[in-house]
Amino acid sequence: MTIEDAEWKPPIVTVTVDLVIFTVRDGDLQVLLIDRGIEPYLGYPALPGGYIDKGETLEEAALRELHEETGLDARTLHLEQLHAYSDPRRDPRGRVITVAYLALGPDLPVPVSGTDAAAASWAPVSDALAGRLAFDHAGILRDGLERARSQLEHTTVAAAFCVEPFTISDLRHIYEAVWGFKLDPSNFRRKVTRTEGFLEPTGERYVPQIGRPALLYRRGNAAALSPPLLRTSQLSSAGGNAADRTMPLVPQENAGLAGSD
Amino acid sequence: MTIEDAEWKPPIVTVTVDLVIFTVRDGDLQVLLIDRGIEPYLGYPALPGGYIDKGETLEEAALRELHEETGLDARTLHLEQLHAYSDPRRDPRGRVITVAYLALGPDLPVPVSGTDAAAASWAPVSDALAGRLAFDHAGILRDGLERARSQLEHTTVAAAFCVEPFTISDLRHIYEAVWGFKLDPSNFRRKVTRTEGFLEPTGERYVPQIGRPALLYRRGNAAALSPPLLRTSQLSSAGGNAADRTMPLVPQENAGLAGSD
DNA sequence: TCACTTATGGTCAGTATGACTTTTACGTGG
DNA sequence: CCACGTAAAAGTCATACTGACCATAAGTGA
Repeated sequence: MTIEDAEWKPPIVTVTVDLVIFTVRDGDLQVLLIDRGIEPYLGYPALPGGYIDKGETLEEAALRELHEETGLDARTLHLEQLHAYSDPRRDPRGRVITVAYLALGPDLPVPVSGTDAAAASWAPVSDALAGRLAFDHAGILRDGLERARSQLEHTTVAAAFCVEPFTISDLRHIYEAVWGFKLDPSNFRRKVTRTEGFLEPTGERYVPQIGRPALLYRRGNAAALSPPLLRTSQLSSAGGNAADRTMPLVPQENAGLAGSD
Repeated sequence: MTIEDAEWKPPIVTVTVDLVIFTVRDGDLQVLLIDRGIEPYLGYPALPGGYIDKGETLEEAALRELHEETGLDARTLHLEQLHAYSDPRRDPRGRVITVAYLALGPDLPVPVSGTDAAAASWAPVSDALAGRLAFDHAGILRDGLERARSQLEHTTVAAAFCVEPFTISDLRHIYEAVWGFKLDPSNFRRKVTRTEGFLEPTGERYVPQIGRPALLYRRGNAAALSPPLLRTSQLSSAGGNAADRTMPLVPQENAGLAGSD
C-alpha cells in the first residue's frame, strides 16, 4: 500500500458481493439463483448479491444479502470467502469488482422471497451450468462448485448441509450429490465414524419405511479431516448397478495452482 | 448483483492490492517488506502494494506491483489470490478494501529498488511477525504464511522457490523453512521422487564440498500432490540432534473453516 | 414365515508412511 | 593409498488407511 503522491486520485471502483448458495435437495446439488429484473442481462438467471454498504465488511454484506434472499443467518450455515473477480469488462455499466462468497446450508423452507429477492429459486447446479448466467457468474459458480467439492475432502462442512439430527446415509448423500458419484456405504461409514469429532451420536434412531433403522447423529466439533477423504477414483456403484452412477456435474476440473482472475 | 434502484449511489470504495512475497534465503522463510514513507503508519514496515489502475484486473495490478518492487514477472514465480480484507477501519484515511496476493519465488538478485520501492527489503517472517506492521498487514502475512504452508502439502509449488536445476535437498530445505521443522531426508526423497511429474531428472549432478554428489532436477509438469504430503506430527530431527530442530514460526495456526474478514 | 431393503460390521490385500538402517560416492588429511 | 567424515541414495519393517468385497442385523410388508 504505497501512496506516493497525495494528489493522485485512485480510479473509481464499485464493489459488490455475490453469493454461491448451495444446498442439497431431492438428491442433487442445487444453487440459489435470481432472475434479473433489470438491464443488463435482463431476464437472465444470476447469483444473488449486492453492493456493500458504507461501514460494513464484505462478510457482513454477504450475510446481509444472504438474510435478505433466504432469511438465513450464519448460525444455520457455513459462509466463506471464495474469490474476487475483477475483469474490467465483467459489467458493461462500469468498473465493478465483486467478491464472491460460498454459502453451504441444509435444505430449508425454500427461499423466503425477501425484500428485493425478485424471483429467487433453487436450480440444480448441472442445469445452471448448462444454461447461460448473467455476467461472469457461470465462472463464479464453477469456482464455487470446485471449492465446495474440495472442502468436503478436507473438512467436516458436509454436515452443514444436513438438518440435525441426521443419519450417516444422509451425510453420504451430501457427498454423493456434491461430488457427483456414489460412495461405498461401508467404507464411508468407517471413515466418518472413526474421525474424532465429526459425528456426535444422539442415541436416537430413525426408523425408515423400508430397511434397517439408522442411528442419528449431530455435528461434532471437529473442523478438519485428517487424513482427508479424497475423491480420487471413487467409482464404486454401491449397488452393483452401473446405471445409477451419477455423472460428474462438470466435465473438466480446474486443478491448477494459480488463482485465476 | 441486484440493482433495484437506478438512482441509488453505491458507496465510494478504494481498492488496492497487497503482496505477500515469500522467498527462502539463508535457510529461512523471508518476506518482502517496504518502509512506509508517508502517513499513516509512517516508518512502519508494510507489505508492498498499490492501487489498481483503470482497466486492469486485480491480478494484473498484482503483477505490475510485483514487477515494480522486485523486477520479477509471472514466468519466474507463482502468484495466487489470497483474500480480500475489508474492515471499514483498516485504513484511517477511508474506505479501502485490499485484495492480497501470495507470491512465491526463488531467492533472486535481491529486491531491485524499482520506481516507488522506497526501501524494500527481505525480512525473516518470524521477525516480521514479532514486530509491528502497518495496517492489518500482520494478519495478512499470517494468512499468507498459512496458505503457503498448506500449498506445500497439496501442490508442487515448493519447486517455485528453487532455482533450476536443484537437488532434492534444496527442495527439502524449502519445506523445512516454510513449515519450520526438519523432515526425514530419506522419506522425503521417496515421496517426491515417486510423485509422477514433480521432479524431472536432468542427468547432471551437483558435487558439493563435502558429501556424496546429488542428482539435479528440474520442475516437472504436475501441479497437484496426491496423496498430499501432510505436515502432521513431522517431528523428526533428521540427525539425532534435537537442538537443530527449528521451532514453528507462528505458535497458533488458524485451522478454521470459515473465511475471516 | 419369507422376501426385500438398508444399516452396520468384518475381512483382506494393496498402498503410503514414519522410524530406522545400510550402502554409496565424494573430498580430505594422514 | 587408505581411513575418515559427510551427505546422498537405497532398503527394511511395522503400522495406518483405503478400496473392494462379504456377512450379518433389523426393520417392513406379503
